Amino acid sequence: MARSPNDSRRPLTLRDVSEASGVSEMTVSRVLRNRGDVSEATREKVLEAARTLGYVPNKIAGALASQRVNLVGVIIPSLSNLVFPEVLSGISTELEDTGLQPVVGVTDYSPEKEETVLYEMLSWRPSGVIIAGLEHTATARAMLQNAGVPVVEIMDVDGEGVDSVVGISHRRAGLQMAQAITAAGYRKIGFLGTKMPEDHRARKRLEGFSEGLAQAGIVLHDTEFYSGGSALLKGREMTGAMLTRSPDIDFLYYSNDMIGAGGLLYCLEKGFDVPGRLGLAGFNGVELLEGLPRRLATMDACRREIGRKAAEIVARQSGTASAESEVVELQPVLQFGDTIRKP
Amino acid sequence: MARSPNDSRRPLTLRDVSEASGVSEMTVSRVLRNRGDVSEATREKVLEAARTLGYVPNKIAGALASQRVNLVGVIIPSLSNLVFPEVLSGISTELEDTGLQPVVGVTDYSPEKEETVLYEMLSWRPSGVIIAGLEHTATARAMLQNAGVPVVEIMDVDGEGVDSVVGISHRRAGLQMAQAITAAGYRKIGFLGTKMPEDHRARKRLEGFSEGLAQAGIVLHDTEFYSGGSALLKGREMTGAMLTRSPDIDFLYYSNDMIGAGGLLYCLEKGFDVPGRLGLAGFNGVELLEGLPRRLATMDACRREIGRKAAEIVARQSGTASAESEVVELQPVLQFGDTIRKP
DNA sequence: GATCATTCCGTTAGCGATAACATAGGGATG
DNA sequence: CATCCCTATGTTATCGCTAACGGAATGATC
Repeated sequence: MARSPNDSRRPLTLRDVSEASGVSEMTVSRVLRNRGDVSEATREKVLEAARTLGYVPNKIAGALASQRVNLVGVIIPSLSNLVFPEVLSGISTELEDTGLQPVVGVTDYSPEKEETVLYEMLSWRPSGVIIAGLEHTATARAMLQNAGVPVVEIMDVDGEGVDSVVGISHRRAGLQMAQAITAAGYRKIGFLGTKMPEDHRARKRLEGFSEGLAQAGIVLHDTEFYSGGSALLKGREMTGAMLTRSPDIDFLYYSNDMIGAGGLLYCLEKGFDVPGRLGLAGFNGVELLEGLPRRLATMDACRREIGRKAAEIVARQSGTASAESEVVELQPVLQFGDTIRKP
Repeated sequence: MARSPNDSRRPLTLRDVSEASGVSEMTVSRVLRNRGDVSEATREKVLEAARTLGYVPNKIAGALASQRVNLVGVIIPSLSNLVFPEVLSGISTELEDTGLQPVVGVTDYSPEKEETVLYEMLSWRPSGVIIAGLEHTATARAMLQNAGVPVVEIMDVDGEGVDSVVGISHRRAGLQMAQAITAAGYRKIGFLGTKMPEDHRARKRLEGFSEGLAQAGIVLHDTEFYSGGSALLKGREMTGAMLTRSPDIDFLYYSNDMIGAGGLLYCLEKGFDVPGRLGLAGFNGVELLEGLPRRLATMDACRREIGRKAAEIVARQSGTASAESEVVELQPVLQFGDTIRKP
């Protein structure tokens, strides 16, 4: 059976409903949008007609006529990172009853693709844009600036935003972790993370981390980087590699929880004394960690909260002609778990 | 600094570019869409003008005029399930150079929300719809039927589709797993999974599984269901609960890999003999499993492939007035891993 | 019963782009 | 040099809907 646009071949329009119910198109439009005064009797008649015809309004035409689009563009690097779906979930929740709807674009961590995706989004004239990170191509920045709608850059506050910004300081997060680690007496410290030509937040964490170590007169002992593949497996492999290369290391700082979890599993299997002989910490505070044999030390990145707050700003500002930019810095909380020894 | 739509307050239109470059709007439109003959000289002039103005075309107007929208609606139950981002990734890849773009809607496993999301999507008149599952409300089915565009229902082939269908048979998957398990000599078998008022695919797997057991004269020994929370943790907890309640059980079949992984970690910690005394299996074949201490038996759900194929069908059929419905059944492969003993 | 406010619904004019057709210039052709 | 034919551009008429205004009933008010 082939598709049939309601028997005839022509898609339904307001006019069809109007004719079927014996009132003007305008009145139908009013009924369907719940706007303006319409008598209960005609309202019923129109709804009835729309329902039996199976009419679905054409938002394209509606948006063009009203100069209003109930969409919010959300641009993120990836969907498989676990972190971003959570941010999205925060956004959706907050937008739920504002009449706004998120539309997602994925950049795969590529600045060029980000530019393309942004262009594509803006061409639909959304009511606002939420975009991950503060680093964009010059063109992308210009587009954001000229978009004429609220823009919220999320995840990161270490840098200059175009309009509003909601996130945490990754530098400070790294620094804080370094302080906790050195306070706990660890001295030979290794870092494991993604190759970071484009992962600016991981880079900033590492910078902050190094700075924190420096405060205690310590220099990073060893580093290991990966890209692609199963993060859990990579964590395992990298940990093995690093401990083989530098057996005297006493702490491993992972740039995300997934590879941290892999490392933890590896260490437990090998029977290392965690956290006595070897401490471990990750980053993000993902739910996954709760099921591990031991709770990995980590830092909550406030993902849902970032989503909520960003969405709230967009919802509040959209509609207003122009509004003040806001900068919201959230405070991630260090969770010691069971993989950092108590000082 | 507040947002400024390119200095003035009025958003740019084709007319602005037209005036800036001294040609008609039509010619500008032609240049920007690479359509029709335009001399190299004017093409340059127009592009230059568009670039310096920072013009972004208005797709709303374009879509209305051309009756064409380069969007494909993709409706899935969740983004945090790991499975769906992978399907999406398959879709994106396949759509990459067709000029089509996926737009995602999430239903949270609620049929009502599915209906709403679908309505919303259709009101943008997409070129096609890809939707997870075969079970929809009557209204939703009607909308799909009348949409007048290609519809592909994905993930599942056990049932009647509206138009095209791409997926695997979950009944058969369950059945096949049951056969493998009984062939390996396991007899007292437990099932652990989500509460499934709405998870039809998990339900079908369980049905097929029970049927497979019945073929060997076996009845499911015990079951345990959960909802919400960290799947890894739940897997752990449910496994503990079941083994306490039914200590003589010798196989645990999990409805997804994540809870399976939790169960596996639990069993290893407790020092159970896996797969000798106790066998384990999950479902999906997620990448995560590669990093576990032992490879969990599972069945690949062909997620990327489903996405690709569905997108391919939509891409091929969109534009055509009406086309034949296709049904594609993919074959999941049983991966024994290290948690089923060799027969 | 004239005036006026309400309530309800219709009319008109776009929104910003594109499809389809029209047309102005050259060459080429005989 | 008249005709035809391209190529490169402009004109006109929508696309389906909504904003803004208009106006006919109805009832209230003095």
